[in-house]
Amino acid sequence: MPPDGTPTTKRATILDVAAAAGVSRQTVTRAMNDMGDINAVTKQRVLDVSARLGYRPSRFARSLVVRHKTRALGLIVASFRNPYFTEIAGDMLTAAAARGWQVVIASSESGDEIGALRLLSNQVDVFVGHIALPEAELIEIVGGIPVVLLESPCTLPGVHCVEVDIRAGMQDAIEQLRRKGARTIGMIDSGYSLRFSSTYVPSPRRGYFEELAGGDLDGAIVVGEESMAGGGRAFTELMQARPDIDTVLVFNDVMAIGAVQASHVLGIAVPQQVRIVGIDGLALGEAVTPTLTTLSIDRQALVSNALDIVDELDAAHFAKTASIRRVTLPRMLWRESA
Amino acid sequence: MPPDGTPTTKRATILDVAAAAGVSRQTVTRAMNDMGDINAVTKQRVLDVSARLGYRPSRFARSLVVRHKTRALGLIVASFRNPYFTEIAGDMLTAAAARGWQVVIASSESGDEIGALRLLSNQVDVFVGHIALPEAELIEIVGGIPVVLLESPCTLPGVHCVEVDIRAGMQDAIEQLRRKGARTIGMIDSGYSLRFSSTYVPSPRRGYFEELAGGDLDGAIVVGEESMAGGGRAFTELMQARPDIDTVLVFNDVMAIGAVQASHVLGIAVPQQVRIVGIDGLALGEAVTPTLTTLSIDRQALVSNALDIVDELDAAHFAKTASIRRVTLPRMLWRESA
DNA sequence: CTGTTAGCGCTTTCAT
DNA sequence: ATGAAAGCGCTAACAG
Repeated sequence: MPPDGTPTTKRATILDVAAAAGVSRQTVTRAMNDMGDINAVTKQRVLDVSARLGYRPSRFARSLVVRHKTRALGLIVASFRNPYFTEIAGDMLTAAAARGWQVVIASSESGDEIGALRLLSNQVDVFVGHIALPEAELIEIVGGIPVVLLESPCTLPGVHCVEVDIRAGMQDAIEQLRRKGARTIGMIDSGYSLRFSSTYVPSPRRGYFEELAGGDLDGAIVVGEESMAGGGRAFTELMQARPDIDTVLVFNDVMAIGAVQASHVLGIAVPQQVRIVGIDGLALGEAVTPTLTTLSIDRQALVSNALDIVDELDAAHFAKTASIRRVTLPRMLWRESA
Repeated sequence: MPPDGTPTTKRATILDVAAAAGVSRQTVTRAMNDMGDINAVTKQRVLDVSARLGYRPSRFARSLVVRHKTRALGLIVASFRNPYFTEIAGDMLTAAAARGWQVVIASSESGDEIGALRLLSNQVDVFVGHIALPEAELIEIVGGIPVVLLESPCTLPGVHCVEVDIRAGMQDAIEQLRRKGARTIGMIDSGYSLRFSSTYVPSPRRGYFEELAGGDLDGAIVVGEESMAGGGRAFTELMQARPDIDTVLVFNDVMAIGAVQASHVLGIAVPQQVRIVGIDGLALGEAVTPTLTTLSIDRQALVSNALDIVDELDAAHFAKTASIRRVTLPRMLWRESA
């Protein structure tokens, strides 16, 4: 018996059960899988022995021999703290199951995106998700397993993507806001990158804003932590730096909700004094007062496009092929805050 | 060639690559797995051939031979629309990964809880999650795989649980509310069961309320859909039926947030006219005005208790053992709504 | 450096 | 109704 607390018994195999029950391994298989062609008494005896030994068939051995019926999809969820991502995960789970896929979910939230990918890379047939890594590095890590990126561009073979044309959406949003009287527009960006290193990497959304907003952008962009509270703090900061701003575009809905909350504290009337617009289209936007106007991303379309690509790859046995690209368009969801 | 659209090629195996590259299978393994002891030129040739053939090592065969290093946990998530459950999923993913578990997530949301369990039952070593099925039926379905129930009692061998003593929490809540002046308390229950059948099954929380609340309960309990909007409608209904109520206990935070929203529309001052109290302790409760007072459940404790049980089961090779039970206590989180 | 020999634990033939 | 043989596709251990 080992000195430490590890169990003394090894996991029972089908052979152990067969021996203990005095039958062949096939008989054990028959009993375990309700297969018929087996005497009821024998079956019961086998079942008893198997229970006594705590026998559980190895899922690996079974999968190996039962012709690749289970196709597995590795879903990388950016965050479990933002409903936007969990709703996508939920939709993906439902839709993937309907198409006969088993989904293994991993989160890149802990920061160990690489570890998660590497771990799963010999457990799944394909990856799907919001992955921040550069394509080349990604390919390296997953070791040739195809990847379908969500909301990210793709160029290299083996990496495919469903893009969302946020730039077009923001252009549309800004135009409509101007038509409604917006004069000076500011932005709150996510300081997501700051969680993993000390250098802030401006988001593409900020890039589009700088390109499209026009006007004096000095001090009009503030970076905040990607949370409700972070959005609130950023809004406060922005209003102090640029009291002349009458419209604020926020990186995402969660942060925008925080901004709306902060507006109460600051005594700023929304949308009369300042308009607030989020990005994502969360149902949660209905929870705040006033309800949140937002540039809504169609999650269902995102998911079904991604799974279309996955099925296409599956048909090709996941051989490495040139990038498959799909693009979807966000659209404004006007509620009360703008 | 087959008449339908199925691919004509079968998935390439290591032997195909070996033959095409003119080497042994072992050399292919070495190339694919970066193992050293291989000529750089040979390696490159193998890699090229493998890419050309679209070869992907079978994860089943590999797992079979690489000694059961991966232990898999099947997490059943009740809903991806309620942050309470997704936060637990996130915590579980992080904590399980830290303990060397791989997590496969399935949702019981679609209503096909049974299908999900059955599908995963030969893919995982243990189940954890919010599962509504009766224990006996559950055991039947999972075919002997141990289960750790979250927030549910357990009695049968093979089924274990981490309970949350909601009754004690509600008792405490009601006492404190009375001390703060609550006279007439009403409740909003979840009509969750209505989604799957036409019969409403009162939740245990309702049972505790009826037992503990006291006073005239006629019309003081309303059933609503388990969503923000549902909570809002239920609150409206409750206020119409029983305008004398000064305190409302809500089934969960999501519904309670809806109730707070509805109070604005109804012109009811919270907490001055009516106090609103949720259950769960979501960060989201900070998003509404006034912020939501709630009976908070410690998710971290729930998760770590569950994983303790899982590790214990693992040490016993998942043999069927008597129920292991843990109990945690919720506690009041006083914010502004009560 | 490369190839050969053994399995991993299970389910499928196919006999008996 | 049961058992014997034959792999599934891969990697570990040992040869050469």
